[in-house]
Amino acid sequence: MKRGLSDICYGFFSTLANPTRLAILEKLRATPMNVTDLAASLEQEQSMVSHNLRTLERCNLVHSERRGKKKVYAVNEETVGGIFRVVENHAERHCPFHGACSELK
Amino acid sequence: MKRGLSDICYGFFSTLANPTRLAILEKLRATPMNVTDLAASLEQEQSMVSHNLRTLERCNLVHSERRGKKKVYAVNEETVGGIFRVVENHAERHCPFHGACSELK
DNA sequence: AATACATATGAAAACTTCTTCATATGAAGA
DNA sequence: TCTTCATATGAAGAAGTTTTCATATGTATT
Repeated sequence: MKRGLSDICYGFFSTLANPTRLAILEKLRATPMNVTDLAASLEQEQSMVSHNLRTLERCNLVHSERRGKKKVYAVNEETVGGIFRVVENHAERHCPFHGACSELK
Repeated sequence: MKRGLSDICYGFFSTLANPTRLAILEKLRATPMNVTDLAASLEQEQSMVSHNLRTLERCNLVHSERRGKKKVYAVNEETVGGIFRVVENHAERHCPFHGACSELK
């Protein structure tokens, strides 16, 4: 069963199309962290952050390493940085008022 | 009201996180087309394709030009190509079986 | 092996987004 | 201006995703 690039992209973009997960990526880009600290830092439930980290990890947008009791998550900077760079550049050119994509008609 | 990159990205990725819209981008990348032809080519309803084109256009991922009765849509290749390139590269490295992002645990 | 800290999971409710249907609007030629 | 081809739109049901709650599992220290 052959899959086009579109199919491959779908899971990838779905993973990124969520405010919580984007906030997680933003935090982790600055500092790798474990779930509990991340949850505190985002003021969200531990359980919710855990669910969303799983989604991100499944897609290899983050990876984790156990350190004793804690499990430290870090971003895959090559992909995440690369994609954010494209979006940033696009926004500069096309979304002067920031957020044009989500604006109502 | 300041918005982080995350906020800006959200609308953008939401727009891309849809199989119909990804299929539209794939078709339009190959050949610019009007709604009716696109709908026929995708075997989808004209109305549905139109709705989805609006979403893509709002985000400047495609743009349109009227030619008589028809309105021809084309992709913003700089952004779309750029982002697909990052995903393609990511998939090669991290999703050997294509579609790992969407796989169940 | 008991306790405390840390993380993960399943299932259902709450919420969002998509698709469809019916119809309206637009453009051009007779 | 009537007709035909082309495109857009609103609203509501259908489908999908996220969050929450309660609890289970994992890890290390005593």
